[in-house]
Amino acid sequence: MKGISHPALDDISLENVCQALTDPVRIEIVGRLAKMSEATCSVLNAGRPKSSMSHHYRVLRDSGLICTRTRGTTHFNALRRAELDARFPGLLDALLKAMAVDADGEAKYEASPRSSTIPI
Amino acid sequence: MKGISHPALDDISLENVCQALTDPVRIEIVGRLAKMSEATCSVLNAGRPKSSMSHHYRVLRDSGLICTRTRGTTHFNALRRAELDARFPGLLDALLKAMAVDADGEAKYEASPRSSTIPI
DNA sequence: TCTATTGTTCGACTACAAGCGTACAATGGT
DNA sequence: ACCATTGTACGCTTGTAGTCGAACAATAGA
Repeated sequence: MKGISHPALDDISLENVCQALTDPVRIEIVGRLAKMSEATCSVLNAGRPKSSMSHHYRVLRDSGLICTRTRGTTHFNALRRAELDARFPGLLDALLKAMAVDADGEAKYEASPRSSTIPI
Repeated sequence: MKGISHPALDDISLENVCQALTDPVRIEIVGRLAKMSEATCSVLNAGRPKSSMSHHYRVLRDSGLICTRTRGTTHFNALRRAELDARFPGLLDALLKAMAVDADGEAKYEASPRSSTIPI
């Protein structure tokens, strides 16, 4: 594990933040981090290939959305809440709320076995 | 000019909204619409090729960020403020504020002749 | 109806991003 | 020192997005 670098506050751009949230996998990571405050990569990987996930962490780091603390060989990821809020006030909160809304909408189609469990 | 369709509220996804704001040209369009409430394509084109811009309007429309009213052969574009706020409360405002912040940051390097006009 | 204007659609090219296997690096434990 | 674990870096393939010229569609006006 070589250089894990994070952009400075002023180098965080809206364009990059949006770019980072373009992918459902990364949206999921951010959404989960919002509830866990800190999590290792392996916890978030959910069985997906390491190299793919490592790519997503990098995109999220480069965008300024998350920071990674290294402890031994394991990496702890967390949202850069306070910093992001300093740079773009209110944005992260609005994004997190939007993620919750969006997840609700999709849940209607995936879960909710009601229609099949109540035949007559 | 054929079918100009807009997604329903529930079909607007955070992923698509972010995707739409991935491009600086589209960020600029949204930022300008925030101040103008309505504008024709030709006004926003700023001399760029029509076909390229038409593509950007389509992405913005499909994402749910803007709607297009057709009047004769000219198209009037506007932000879907109220609807977006109903779907993702606070998100659009936060995004618009973020655009302003981001634009400021870049302006420091492009405009602002102060450092060169106040030598001593 | 003929023409100018306003945008969209199509097609081709280019650039970038995702996915993933493999190799590598860094650390902890024995 | 050796090995297992954790994650990154590299290289490749594939898919998708941006760019733009050229052709087309729709409308207003003469």
